[in-house]
Amino acid sequence: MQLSNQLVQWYHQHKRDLPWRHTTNPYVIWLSEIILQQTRVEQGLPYFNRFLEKYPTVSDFAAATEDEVLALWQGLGYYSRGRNMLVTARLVQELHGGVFPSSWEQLIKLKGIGEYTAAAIASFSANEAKAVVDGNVYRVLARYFGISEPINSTQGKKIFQQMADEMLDRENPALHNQAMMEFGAMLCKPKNPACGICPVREGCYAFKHNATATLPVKINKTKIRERYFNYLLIKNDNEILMHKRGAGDIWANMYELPLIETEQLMEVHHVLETPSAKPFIGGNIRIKAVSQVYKHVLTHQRLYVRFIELDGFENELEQDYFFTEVKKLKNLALPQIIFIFLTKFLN
DNA sequence: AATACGGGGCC
DNA sequence: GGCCCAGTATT
Repeated sequence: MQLSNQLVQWYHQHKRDLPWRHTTNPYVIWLSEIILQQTRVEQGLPYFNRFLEKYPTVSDFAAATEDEVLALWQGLGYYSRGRNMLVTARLVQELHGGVFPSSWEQLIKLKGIGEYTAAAIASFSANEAKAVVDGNVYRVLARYFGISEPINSTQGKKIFQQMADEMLDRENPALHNQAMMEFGAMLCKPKNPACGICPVREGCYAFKHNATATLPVKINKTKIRERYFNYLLIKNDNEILMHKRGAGDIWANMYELPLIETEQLMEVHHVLETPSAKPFIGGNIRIKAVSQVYKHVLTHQRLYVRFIELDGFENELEQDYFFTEVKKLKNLALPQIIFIFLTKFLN
């Protein structure tokens, strides 16, 4: 029996009951697929429910503000997904009158939808014969067929996409795609795959050659940059000074405390003597408290983050700085490190 | 072709 | 500490 059929059979018996598997509404599928990009099901699930409740249709989504979407996205990471969703929702509202497209060709034109997501939405919502290739599919194919071509090389991506296309069950693309991914996520896991109970191990290269630990192959280790963030806590009664970040760096368009970034870890009073601290010092400013240094790890950056509480601020506010009531902070999309600290500090 | 972009879970 | 997760956009 073909691998595809075996996995579909396995899928029927072992699939998880996930909300987006009960619909063929392309808008709902889209919501789930964007949220699940580079994100585990367990982490994305509550976000999916919140988004669907707040924006039941793409027209509702299109009417949202970016602040609102980002605040709802808070904590999920890769925030460009949220920003791109709003762009796409508005485009669908304008171009398609609020009818979310379900063909691969229309989908691929939309912001935030790449080859994988277009194939997922098209197959799940309209049963279009497009094979999905995500991290799960790479792993299953590499192990089963013993492909050592790197999955993230240009050549490798082409090979795997081609293999996936060839083995696609063209009668049942939606089922086939779901089965491939679910199998990869639940059984053919990155670490400790459950080969002991695997229904296709007899035909599996990696099982036969004891190579599950070395397949798939991936190149390009990410380089990590270290940064030093000194955040200023400036609070008057029930208001706190906040800053809206711009584009071109992490956390684009999100909200943070006034930030002084330094080249290295230095004493607090030296931090306050740097030129970028100028807008916040002077007058009767004094240091009230200093937090520990938190290490916050991102994909390409290691942040060393410290919070400096100041007293006696009386300067003019520059562009993108504003005081906000503490009670209204929940309306602002905060990076996780800011959210965690403020939650602790303000309670 | 390489790099940027979050946060969390697992080993 | 390193790897990976229902990847995409940008350089």
